Amino acid sequence: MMTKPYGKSGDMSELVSSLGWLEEEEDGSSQDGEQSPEMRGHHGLTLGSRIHSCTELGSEDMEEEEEEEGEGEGEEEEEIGPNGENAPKRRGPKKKKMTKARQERFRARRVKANARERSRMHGLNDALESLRRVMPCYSKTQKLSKIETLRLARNYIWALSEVLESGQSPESHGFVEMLCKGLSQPTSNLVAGCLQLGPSPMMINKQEDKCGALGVGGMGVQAGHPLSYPSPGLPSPPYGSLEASHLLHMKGYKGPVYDNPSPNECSSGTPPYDGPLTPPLSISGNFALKQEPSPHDSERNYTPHPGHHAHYLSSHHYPTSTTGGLTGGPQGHPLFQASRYELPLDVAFDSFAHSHLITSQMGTL
DNA sequence: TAGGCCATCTGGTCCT
DNA sequence: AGGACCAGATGGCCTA
Repeated sequence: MMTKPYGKSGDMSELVSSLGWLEEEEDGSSQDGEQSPEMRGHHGLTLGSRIHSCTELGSEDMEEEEEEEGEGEGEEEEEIGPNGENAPKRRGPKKKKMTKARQERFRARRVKANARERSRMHGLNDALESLRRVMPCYSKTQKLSKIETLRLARNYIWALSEVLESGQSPESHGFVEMLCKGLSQPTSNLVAGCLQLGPSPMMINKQEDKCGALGVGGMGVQAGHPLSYPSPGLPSPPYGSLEASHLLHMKGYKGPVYDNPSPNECSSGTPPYDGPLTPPLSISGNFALKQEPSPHDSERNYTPHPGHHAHYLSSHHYPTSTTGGLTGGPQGHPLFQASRYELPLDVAFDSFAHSHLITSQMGTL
């Protein structure tokens, strides 16, 4: 649990009022003036940040604000600590006066910075959402948390690499174990459920949930899923639509049913992150992989969710003319395109592009 | 109600 | 100087 050294706003009021900020900030017109609904009432946030800034940072801007506080009254007053004790006089150059213009400049700068930061975080979240969509399990209503998304992505890349390097079947239990490595129990259950491992009632619900969300009966994969094969003519960027048409080539498949180990084998409890896994990624390595090439792989009616990773592998290893763009290397991958054209943050996507690069190379062997 | 997750604000730092 | 990125702080929402 995150520590909250300053407590809630109630406690903050006393502290801050002693510093003279309360009146200024509590009037609702403080902050950006464009505060989102969620942020209304976040006095504690503002106040806490101010406290933090004042007591620890003492940047020029904050000094200016402090200075402004004293404006109109007797300058050079001794600073009063939160508990009323006298703080030592500040050394260094005399603070500049916080004129109205400076105050407004500071405010405007802060407003702009806040907006940029919001936008940046939205971009980050968008990228994360796109990443969720290419995970082996995806649900609009049961979203993976950020950290779980990243862990699962790491595991996924790792597992796929393992498949490529060792020839391990993506339908094997080991593959699922790799996917679940370090994930929380709920996420492990979700993944296992997606792969039809020991479906518990909860998993069944999840499956139904996903199907419902997608509007594709019995389909487990997401439209637009880069792991599904992009149909020729489908728009690439912007990536991430959930059009069911992206799945047409997959319809009707009765996917392989996996063995039925307990999903608990994936992980027990909610293990803390167990450190870097250093997946055995290798581009130049040995890609010997036992598989039966089939030009119809992309048309095999794989059930996307029950093992749609198998579909991904089988289809991506053998690009065909029907696969639209994949023969062109990773650049044809919608994920890659998304990272190139649309997403401001593409680290995760690069990982997938990298993974696709491997599979593309497989196709050339 | 505690804990997990999230969005947001904020100041510092680095880079262009 | 200004923007991007980062990490700390905070309150809200949700769930077990």
